[in-house]
Amino acid sequence: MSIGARHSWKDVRNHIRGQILDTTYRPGDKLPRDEDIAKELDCARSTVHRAMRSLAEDGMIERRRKGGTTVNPDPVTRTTLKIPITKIEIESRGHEYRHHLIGAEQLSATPSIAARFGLVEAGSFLKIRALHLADGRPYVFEDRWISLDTVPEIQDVDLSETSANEWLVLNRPYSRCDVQIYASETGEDEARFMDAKRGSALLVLERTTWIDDAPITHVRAVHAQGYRIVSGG
Amino acid sequence: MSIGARHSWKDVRNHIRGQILDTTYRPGDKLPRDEDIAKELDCARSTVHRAMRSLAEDGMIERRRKGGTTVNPDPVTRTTLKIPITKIEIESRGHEYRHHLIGAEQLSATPSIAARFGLVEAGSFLKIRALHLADGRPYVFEDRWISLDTVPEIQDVDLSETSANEWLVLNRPYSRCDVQIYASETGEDEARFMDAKRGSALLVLERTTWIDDAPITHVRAVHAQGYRIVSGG
DNA sequence: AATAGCATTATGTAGGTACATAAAAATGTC
DNA sequence: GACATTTTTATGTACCTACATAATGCTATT
Repeated sequence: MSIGARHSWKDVRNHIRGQILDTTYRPGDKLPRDEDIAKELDCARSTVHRAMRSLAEDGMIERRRKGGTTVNPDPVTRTTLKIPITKIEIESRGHEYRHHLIGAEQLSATPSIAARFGLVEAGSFLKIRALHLADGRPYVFEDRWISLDTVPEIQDVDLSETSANEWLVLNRPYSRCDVQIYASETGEDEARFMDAKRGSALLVLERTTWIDDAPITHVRAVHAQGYRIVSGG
Repeated sequence: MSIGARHSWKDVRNHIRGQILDTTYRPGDKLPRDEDIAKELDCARSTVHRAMRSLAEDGMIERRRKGGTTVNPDPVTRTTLKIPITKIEIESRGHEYRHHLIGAEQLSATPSIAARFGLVEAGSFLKIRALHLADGRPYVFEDRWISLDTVPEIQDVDLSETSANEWLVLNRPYSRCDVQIYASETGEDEARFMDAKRGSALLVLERTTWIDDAPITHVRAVHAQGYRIVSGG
């Protein structure tokens, strides 16, 4: 196994992963201590530690102080989704991007929106409805709430010119983001704005973002028919 | 800024992240070298390195040897989805799990399935249709292809007893996984097996897994109406 | 001016030491 | 036995040194 001088943490990771994949260690089994693995593979403990952290991040193993390392007993498929700015997504597919502001009004948060943000009292929000178009065809219909307490500057932005999506992402990075994905039948609004016939299935992506517990924005983005989220793991 | 003895890599990460969030450094900007940051914050370069790797994994910065570190110029929302084994998901919600095998047959891969796996020639596959039930109600309808070349043992498994989903995940960990998510109108099969009225919107999750380029399985999992994927980032 | 080759440099990795921390295991107390 | 307390121990962090690696950018050569 260990030939000469190849003590790369990636080798160690592959070695351990191999043992899990070939069922030397099965889900729920306990792995040896880092130190023993290091001794066996003739490398430093820090190298094993690096490899183990990588496997733990992949969800393949679980580590607990003193408790040691175990092969994850309930394996989950972990996948990282990248959700780009709509404008960039459209343009990178070679389409012409356009954006249309349908309406904006100042409101206080509804109880359900406040709950989504985890707010005890409803703050002041800017509620926006907008449409993103690819080559003139509806691509995403968004329904957005922006916290005016956290992001007052948004009132000075011409949202018919720059999409709130783009402005926020470039000017107000978030520290936390919740995502929900579900399928929805075309409702009245979507049918009207998206040229979708009522009853067709649309993919909805809801995102809520905060900066240090302060709410930034909540969006419900309804995607055009046929849209797919793709993650190449 | 640097008070006494708190040189934790998490502090360093938060410090840098803070500077990005408050636009001290903007998308596209170059950050100082690790060594200079270390000197400024009075900690070791390895500590800065650890913090930077964390930020890079979050997609907040990009690092290149010799090129240095830059704030990611095209910000994307990154979120990690965890897709559990259906049985565990159902049971963890306090429902009773049941599983029903609708049919199984040995086939060679269709061109589209072969393409999904990146196969040049269609191999031999076991095609399964099955239903997962929560408290007796349809929860997920799955359409699955399992490679008999890679996983011949599946033929000895009683798939009316153990779901393929569960058996595979416990016995055949994968090294690569592709995921696609989309909304679909209820088709004939789904209407029949899932008690969904035709035309309602269902969430579909397709997964394809390999072990070292060898195909394991491809599933199209149609989820019951109202199903949501939730990721708490 | 173009190009091939080389020096420079910022990040990446490996190794080692010391200490921190959390949690299991052992022990003591009632 | 039940519960609180201490000990033990495996992982986690911090720091340092040395070297590897990959780009960049400079230099020499044509």
